[in-house]
Amino acid sequence: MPELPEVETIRRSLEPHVAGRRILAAEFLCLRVLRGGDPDEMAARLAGRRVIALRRRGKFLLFELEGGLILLVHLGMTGKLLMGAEPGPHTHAIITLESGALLYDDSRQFGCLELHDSVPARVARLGPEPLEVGFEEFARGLRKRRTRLKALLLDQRFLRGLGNIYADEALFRARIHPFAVAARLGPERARRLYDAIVEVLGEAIAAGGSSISDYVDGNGRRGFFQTRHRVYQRTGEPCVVCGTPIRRTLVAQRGTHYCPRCQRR
DNA sequence: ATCGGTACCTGCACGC
DNA sequence: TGCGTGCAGGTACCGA
Repeated sequence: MPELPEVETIRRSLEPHVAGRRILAAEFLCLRVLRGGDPDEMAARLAGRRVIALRRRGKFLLFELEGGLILLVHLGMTGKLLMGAEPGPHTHAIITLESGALLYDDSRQFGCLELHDSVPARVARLGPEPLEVGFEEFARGLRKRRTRLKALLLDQRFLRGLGNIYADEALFRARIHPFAVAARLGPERARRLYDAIVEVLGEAIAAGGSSISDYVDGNGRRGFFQTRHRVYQRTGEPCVVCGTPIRRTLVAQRGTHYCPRCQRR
């Protein structure tokens, strides 16, 4: 489900409910999403602790807690954090704060909740934030990689936060074929790609993210950027620029949508 | 060291 | 109605 714009929307929607609030209790109902963490120990360490801040790094959310602890949350494909909702069959954690109950729901269980004493390696080794990186650093990163651009945009060590939707949408806006080799992009196309990424992420955040099937923010509100997708899941529909039917192919086993006319090899 | 392919899970849409 | 298939916003791990 959630890529950078969705996770940022969730962060903004939750921040007023959690920042500065104390955790009264925590309950963990699913071992899988804890990735080896001990549910009772996590609950004991969380209870009574105040949340200092809620930050985002790429697609990760970090609840920064008193005493330097970090509750790390990744939403995987179907993870949701919901304030004041009723628990359902896929509710795997209930964190009760002074301000109400925060639920973690995740039907596919690809997400995770972990408690760390410091920023874990998985987060530390992420690439730069796409809305903060400068063009020169972005272009240097491109030159080092001989892989296809679509695969590179999904690689969180290159940039953190892009996923399948925004990789396809950025490549379309930059008019670059998803199979193009990163290291062979000239400065002009590299610039177009950089600008397209910044533009599409900014518009998506402003729209509250893309609700394809079930994404909602922390207050249960849907985003509406899905109505502005130009290629993602528009296979066979006319390109908004030239009318050519949008094509679907596979890159690194991920569905990849592009206009064969606007995005030449 | 870098790549692509596979596995992990559930739910849904589709064709028969 | 029910069953099989393929697909879905994610990452980690494996072997080449």
